[in-house]
Amino acid sequence: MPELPEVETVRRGLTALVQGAKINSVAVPYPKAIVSDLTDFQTNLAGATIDKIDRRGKFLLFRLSNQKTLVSHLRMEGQYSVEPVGATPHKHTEVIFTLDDDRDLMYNDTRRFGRMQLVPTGKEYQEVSGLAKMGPEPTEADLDITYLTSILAKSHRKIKPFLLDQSNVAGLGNIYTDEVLWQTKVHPETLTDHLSAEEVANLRQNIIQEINRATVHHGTTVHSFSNVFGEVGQFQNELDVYGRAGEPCRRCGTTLVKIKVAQRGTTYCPKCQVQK
DNA sequence: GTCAGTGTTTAACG
DNA sequence: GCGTTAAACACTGA
Repeated sequence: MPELPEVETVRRGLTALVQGAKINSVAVPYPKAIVSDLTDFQTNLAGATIDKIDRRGKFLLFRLSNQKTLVSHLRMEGQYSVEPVGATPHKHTEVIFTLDDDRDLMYNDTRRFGRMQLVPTGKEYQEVSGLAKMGPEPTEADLDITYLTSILAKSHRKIKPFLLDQSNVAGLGNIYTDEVLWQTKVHPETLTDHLSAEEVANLRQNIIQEINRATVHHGTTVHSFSNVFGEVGQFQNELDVYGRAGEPCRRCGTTLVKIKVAQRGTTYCPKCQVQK
């Protein structure tokens, strides 16, 4: 379900619905979803209040009143929803947080890839490997042009897997990477050290703008994504390449082509995006 | 029945 | 260490 704009959309919904709520108890129908010690997880969450919900890259960070942070990654299809207390769990409900105010916060995950863990607040960047290595957020303030130029130049790999690697830039996934490369007119298999200074500058701008636009549209729904309110995103209507293989390029009319790059389906325009 | 899939991690190999 | 490829995770839907 989620790349950064979708996770941010979920974060905002969760903030509106459960910030300030107190957790009474936690049931875990699918224990594999919990990476940290299960007993510790349940014991420490009981009685804690959700003070705030942060996001870093594609991770959600529930800040709790007891100096602990619940780190949650939705992977492909994780979803949160809020139901009246005692609501019948879904077939793929993995964790149920019963709140003090007669509501249940449910975590559902059809594909069962999502994971969560409880860590001491402040230690999340050491204890969660994905967070420890996380690159800068794709924002004007954090994604420094000098940094981006430097890591692109010293890397010797294809631009697509480079952008999917969260340690380089946080938050991009398969959809937005294809979109951004099309906008920048760069072939997905172009080697990172072959990009011109102008292309790097454009790439940076397009990354920042695309993530922003998608967030404003509440994310992209292509398979199952919905926010905490059960609403789908709107950005799927704005996509130029993802899911459009066989259709004409919106810039030049050439038929878009789909290939595999680093094991991921990749759609691009063979005329606009020529490999150098 | 087969295959692809919004993500990440790990192993094997050059 | 760097990079690539394949596989694994688990399940749904085309």
